[in-house]
This record gives sequence, structure tokens and C-alpha cells, in this order.
Amino acid sequence: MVTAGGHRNMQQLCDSKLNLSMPCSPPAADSYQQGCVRMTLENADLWTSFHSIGTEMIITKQGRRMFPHCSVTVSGLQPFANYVIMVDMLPVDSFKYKWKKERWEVAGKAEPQPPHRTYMHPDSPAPGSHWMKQSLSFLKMKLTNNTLDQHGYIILHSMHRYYPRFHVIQADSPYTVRWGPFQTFSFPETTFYAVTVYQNPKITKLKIDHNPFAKGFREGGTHSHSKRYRLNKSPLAKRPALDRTSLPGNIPPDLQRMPSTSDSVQAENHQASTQASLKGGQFSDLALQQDPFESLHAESLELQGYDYSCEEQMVPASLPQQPYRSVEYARMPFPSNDVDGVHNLSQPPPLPLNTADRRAQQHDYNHQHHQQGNTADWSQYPLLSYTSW
DNA sequence: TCCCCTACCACTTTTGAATGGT
DNA sequence: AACCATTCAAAAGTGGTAGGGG
Repeated sequence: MVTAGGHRNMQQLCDSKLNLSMPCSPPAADSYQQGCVRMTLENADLWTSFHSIGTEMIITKQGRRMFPHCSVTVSGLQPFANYVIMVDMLPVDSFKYKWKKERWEVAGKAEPQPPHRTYMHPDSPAPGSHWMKQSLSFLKMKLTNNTLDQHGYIILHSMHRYYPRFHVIQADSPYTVRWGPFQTFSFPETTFYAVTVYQNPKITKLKIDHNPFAKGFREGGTHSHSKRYRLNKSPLAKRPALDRTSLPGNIPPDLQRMPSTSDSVQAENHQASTQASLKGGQFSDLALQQDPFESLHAESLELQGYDYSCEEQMVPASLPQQPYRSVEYARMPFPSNDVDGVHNLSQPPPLPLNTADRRAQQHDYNHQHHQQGNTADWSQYPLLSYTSW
């Protein structure tokens, strides 16, 4: 059983930084508690380096790996129970951004959410002993801005901010994840701007310094763009789009089915889902502390009726049954009004980098306070994406 | 005009099939 | 025959940027 436990109060949560424990489940889920799952972000120093500048992740139509890539260690699992471990991406806020004058600025309201995708670790399902044996790398997870992507890559909007969310689900197969209790983790340091080209030169430099693949360009000398279009061949076109490394861990499209967010409780919590998923107070409190003055301007950016609904466009039908996880499912460890338990951020989301960020986060703060006492809106972002109904 | 996206480049790293040795 | 180690070609992946499009 994936259980909740560990850090309960905010101070503990903030102290834990990159080593996250799940907040305890609400009483309703106590019967499923048998331990305390902990997740630690690997390469935390690297992530922090990028985060201090403002991490950017390239997204391309063909799909691009992350750098730094997500790698975590897990403990507290039951050695002989099977688990599925997955990642999805959530928007940090309700804005889109632009890079202007050496800084990120809010450029308006976020685009409607693209189809929600979830990446499953290739080893899934595997016993807890396996997961705890070594760190889990999500190196092969790819990000794309192609909303019609058929490879199962994570679909994001450019110039928007996201953070990865890790799910640990007790399940014997990807087809039964809907039934198993699960816990969710996220790391503030992993927040990033999705971009099609790097905006911040500092990020480029940092990536080149750390990413061996970039050395070819740096050390290879000049780009002979005079040759461009002379050869009518694309490195990608001459290869199969999906290959031996093509995300074996991706959830079969058949499994990417979830209840629409317009359903049930999700409709009630229409807006602010992201903010709520980041809430728990920590994030917002920090944002306020950071720049209370500038936060005064936040309300001008308040969004109205932002549509967070997720719709899966990929509709393969190789399986007759398309499991989904319903937020109303009884085993869901997410409480309806336990703020600490709504999500598992032990830390506030990333520190604001500039005025725009602070405003955005203040927006989150305001919104979160409006959400206090409300029902859980974590459900805005289903654990598994869905295709159709 | 501005902003963002796409396609392409040259190079490094990774992958896995083929081969040879024990 | 089975296993392990090595080799090497192909595939994958990378950031920069010209050009295109909205």
C-alpha cells in the first residue's frame, strides 16, 4: 500500500526540501496506510542551478527530452508489492509568459490546456524492492507542443510554466492503476518554462556545460547554415518516428483515459486547480513574504473562468477496456478539505524570478486563500489522462 | 514589426547487433 | 552450446539560427 505519512506540518514540509514525504492521508484512507513513502529528487544541485536562473525546457514537435531530466529515489514502499510509477506535468499558474528584456514577463492568460498525458516509468509495474534498489530515471520522457502527437509524449504549451508530478501507485499492472492507492510528489525546483527555443542565454550556457549532447555544437565550430535546405533530408524523417527507445514506459494510449474534468467535483472547482495543487499554504506564504509590495498588482492578472479541462485526443482502441482513475474513487488518498493533504508539495513552488513570477505567485496566493476550506480541487488534473467517453 | 515556431545543421553519445574468445 | 566482452555502425539527441507565419 502506498501510504501517507511523514511530514505533517508546514515547517517540517519546508525543511524537507528535496526529500519529500507524503503528507498523511486523511482518516478515510487510514486503513490503507502501512508505511511512509518518501521520494527524493536526484541531481538536486543541478536542478537548483537551473531553477535559480529560471529553468527552460525545449519542447518540439518531434518531442524533446528534458534536461535536467527527472530522476528520483523512492523509499518506504512494501518490498513485495507491485507499484506503477508515473509522471505528468501540471501548469504552475494560469499565465503564459514572454521573454522580454532579459526577464520573463506575464504575457496574458494561459492557453487552454492541451491533452493531459502521463508518462509511466518503463519498469512499471515492479515490486517495491525494485523501485527502492536504485534511482528511477525518466530520461526518456519527451515533451512536445504537438497537440496531435501520437507517440504519447507529454504535451505542453510553449511559454507556459509547468512542473512534473510524480505518482506512486500500488498496482499489479498499468491496467489496474485505477484501483490502487497512490501518492503524489512534486519538487519546486523542477518548475520550468516550456519553450521552443531557449530564451535565457544563461540557461543555454548552463545546459551546454552539463549536457554532453550539446558539445557537438559548441565544439564543432560554426554552423554551416549556408548548407541549409540544400539537402532535402531530415534526420528525423529518415528514421522511424518511434523506435527502440520510444518511451516503452508510456502508458498505452488505451489507458490514457480519465473522467473529464468537467465531471463531478471538478466542475465545481473549475478554476484554480493548479494553484490549489500547489497550495497547502507554503507556496503562497512564501510568495507573499518575497515581495508583498509587488503582490499588490497581482489581482490585475486574475483570470476569470480559465478552462483547465483536459481532453485526450489520442484515441487508440486496441483494448476493449480503458481504465481510468476517478477522483471520487474511495481509495483516493486526497482529502476533500484537508489542505495539507490535497497534494504533496512539501515546499512552495519555485521562488519567483522576477516581477512577473511574483505576480503570478501572488495570484496563486490569493487564489489559494479563496480556496481554503473548499473541496479538493487537485482533481482538476487527473492522474491518468483520458481519451474519450 | 514583433514574436514564436519549424526545420535543418554537425557533432557526440547511446544503443544494440555482430563478432570473437573462453 | 552458452555466456561474456569487444567492436562498430546506426540511431538518437543536442542547441543555434534562418526563414516562415501569425
